[in-house]
Amino acid sequence: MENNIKIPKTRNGRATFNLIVDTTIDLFYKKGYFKTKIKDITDSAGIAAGTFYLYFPNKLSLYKYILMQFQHDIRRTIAESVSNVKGRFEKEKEGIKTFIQYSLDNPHAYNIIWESLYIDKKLFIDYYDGFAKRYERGLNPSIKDGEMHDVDTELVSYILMGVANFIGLKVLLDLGKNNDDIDEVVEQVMSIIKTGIFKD
Amino acid sequence: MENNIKIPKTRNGRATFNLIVDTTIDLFYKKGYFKTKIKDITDSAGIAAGTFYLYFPNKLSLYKYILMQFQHDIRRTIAESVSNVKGRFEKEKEGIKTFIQYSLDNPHAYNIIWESLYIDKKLFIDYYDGFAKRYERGLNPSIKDGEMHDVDTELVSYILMGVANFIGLKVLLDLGKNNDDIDEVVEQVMSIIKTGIFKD
DNA sequence: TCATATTATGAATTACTATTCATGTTTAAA
DNA sequence: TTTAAACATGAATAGTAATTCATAATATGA
Repeated sequence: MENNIKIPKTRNGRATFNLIVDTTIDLFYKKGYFKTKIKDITDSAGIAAGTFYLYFPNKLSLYKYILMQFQHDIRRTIAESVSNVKGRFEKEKEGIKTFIQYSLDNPHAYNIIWESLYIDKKLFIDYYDGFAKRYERGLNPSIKDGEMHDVDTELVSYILMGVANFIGLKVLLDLGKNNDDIDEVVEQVMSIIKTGIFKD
Repeated sequence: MENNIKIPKTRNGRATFNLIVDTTIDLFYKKGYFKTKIKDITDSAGIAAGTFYLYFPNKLSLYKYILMQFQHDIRRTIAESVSNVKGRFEKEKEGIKTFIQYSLDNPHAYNIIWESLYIDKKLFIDYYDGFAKRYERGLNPSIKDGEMHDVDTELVSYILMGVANFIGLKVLLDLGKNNDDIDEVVEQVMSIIKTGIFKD
């Protein structure tokens, strides 16, 4: 299938391109990938149906583009936050916290990324497997140093993703309610990850 | 939209009904809800296209039926396993373990249930909110008794679902690899939930 | 064995959506 | 101010899939 995006060459073109992307993110979030029709996108963006095909050969290529944007964005966000912290282990904790915080701040992203499982399993696997491996690399030294329990790092990687997942879930369900105590939620989650649920 | 399922009245009718359901579960799991066409279902089941509409008015009603089946199944499974255990707190742990084990044993269910988020958000919310509340009821007394850290039980509920979620994810990605050490995985996960990841 | 309800068929119809393309407008550089 | 490239339009076309329905087979039980 055709997959190539046409990068616009003028200021106007770029504006239309970005309008399509932003509008689509909103629709994918609200209605999901499959229920979002090209017509919905062009109508919401206020452009003609044909204009869509000036930049994207089909819906899937646009989805992939959006997925990559999120991937870059979240990695950049984590890298930035971590760069301000001293100490390898502290960096690791900060990374986890930022990851969770990101899920909290960007339910759009969380929701759209997760749907890749139903759009193209390969996209999903690439996305999350990459993430898991990245965490594993960071966690292993912390165990060697005795800063962490001797847990299976692959499992922990997936647990962290599960936790971010649940956060996205919770934010989703809480939409409309009071969401002012975000820092508090992140703190609680970190504390649970740290010390566990049960006393021994 | 029409929503009523026609319950078959004869042995043959029931067989066809069940064939449709089982075939569909398999297809929803492999291809997802939206990519599964009615024609795919009837072809896979080896029945005529019209036969589908003898029992289900549309795909969504069938999906809802399947979702309910899973819901009942998992609740029954947990209730059963818990009934063999003495002590309220031990029961609670057994419930969590069974829940996780269930996700591990039934990636079909996990995958199909989760897709409800993209099919009809209301279905998703009802499903998981119900689960969260159920956990909360069980967890609160354990905190009062000092058997658990004083954590936000709503948060813990969602974490548990996130963890079950990640387990489903991991099983999904590992499909084809060696999955003999299932008990081992459940044990590890329980240990992490119990004592946390970091040492203090 | 007859009459009726139930189940099954699959071609035809209907509904919907993606995609194309002939035509027109805008932009920017020469 | 010309003109070629870029951008935009939306009606027309093409393709896919859901759903109906006239017809037929099968099962039940009186």
